Amino acid sequence: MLDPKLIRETPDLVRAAIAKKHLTVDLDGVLALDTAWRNQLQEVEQLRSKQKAANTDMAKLPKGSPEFIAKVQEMKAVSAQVKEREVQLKDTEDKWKQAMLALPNLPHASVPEGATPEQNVVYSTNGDVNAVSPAAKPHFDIPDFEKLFDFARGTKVTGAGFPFYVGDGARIVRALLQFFLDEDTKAGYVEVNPPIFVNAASATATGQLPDKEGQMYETTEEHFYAVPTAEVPLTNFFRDEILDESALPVYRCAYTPCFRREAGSYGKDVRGLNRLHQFDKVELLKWVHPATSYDELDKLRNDAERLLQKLELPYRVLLMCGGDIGFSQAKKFDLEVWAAGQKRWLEVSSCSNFESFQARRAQIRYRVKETGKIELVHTLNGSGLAIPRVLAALLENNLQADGRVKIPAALVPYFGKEFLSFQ
RNA sequence: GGAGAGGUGGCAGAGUGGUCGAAUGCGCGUGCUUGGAAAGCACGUGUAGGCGCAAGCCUACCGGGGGUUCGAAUCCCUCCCUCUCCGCCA
Repeated sequence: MLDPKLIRETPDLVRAAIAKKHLTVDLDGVLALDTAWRNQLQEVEQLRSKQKAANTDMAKLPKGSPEFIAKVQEMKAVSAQVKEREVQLKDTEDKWKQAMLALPNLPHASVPEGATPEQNVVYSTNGDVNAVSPAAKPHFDIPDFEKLFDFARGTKVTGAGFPFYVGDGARIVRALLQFFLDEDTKAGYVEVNPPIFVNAASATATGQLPDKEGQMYETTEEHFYAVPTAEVPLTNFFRDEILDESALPVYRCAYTPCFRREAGSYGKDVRGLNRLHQFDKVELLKWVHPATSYDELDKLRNDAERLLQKLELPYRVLLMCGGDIGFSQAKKFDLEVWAAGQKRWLEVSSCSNFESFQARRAQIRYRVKETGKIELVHTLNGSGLAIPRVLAALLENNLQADGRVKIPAALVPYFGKEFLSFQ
């Protein structure tokens, strides 16, 4: 959520910033609701003030006295008026809140202009895309691929996009998870194992609701949502809390399975491990002092990049343009790994600064030590990393002529052997 | 799942219709005191919104929502949560 004062005082700046995201928003409608809300609020508060004053007087009067009875009669009218105006106020307030929640975060000045993914800026390229195995081929075309990654049975048991990982397939997933968590912990992130269902309040706080309703799996009885990313439970850890300034920054990491309905993306990149309804991911999360959040974003990105470097996977970093940045983000980098078989880049991490957008929704604040004032923190998150696409690149880039896959040196201690075999 | 008891400020804990944003204690802050500390004493100590240049004023909040009433922390309904006992179960 944006600061209401910002919208009131500098609507043109807000308008221009939203335009950079290539979203259309009825800001005048929001402003009109804001004005109406404030007017109605003042009316109601005046009436309530009258009620309170009368209440104080009446407490001093004898119960059955003529003055008392007269006062009751007088205040009945005020009471009816308050009730009527309160209904009106609540209606306006609800509409205003909905409108506010539907406003996207504003992009940072350093975010490049652009409307489409093609206009994202290649921020850096790392590793040699030609240094991969000459035997590389799309992972889903590797002979006996389905022995380790059993999509057919996953479809039978659940549905498309829910594969079984078998034997070395399961083992490599576990090795990657353990490797990522260990590396992230070394980098200062405290490991957390969060709930993988969240309530609507949590999903709203991080911006999944109302923007991405329908992208999450929802339980019918409790109306819980299966987490699309560990970001949701992790960020909400401190919801409605006030942290000590000295506690900042807080670094956390968490592994969870992630569940995404991917409604509307049928037919796009769906082969093999490229896009799944359930996948494993380690997420990095930071709660930081506002003054440091862009430095923290660079550090966060470096932490994610280092994982790819240690896995010896060629990758590039994209600085996302205004139109592709996302609803809640102020600035976002995507890390894309080179998949030599498919000959394409696969997104394996998204590192974002949300500034105070999530913190305002979630009411995550800190007390300024010097002044005692309470301010919103900035939140950041990034994958560190998403498993299936890293795995896809690993399988493709490291595929040997004999059909085995060479395990990067850093991962061997975790995987327990130097080659993954499809036999 | 069944039965019962509860949810009040940072914590503990009063308050069962009116002068209650809420006693008291603890904690915390500032000052006095002291060689220094402790104790003691004094004062202060929630969050949010609106209005205002400001000082400040007003309003809301006693788990959430709704209701009764001139008036609700207090009465009623409903939901959520916690605790105890029983049942079931990794």
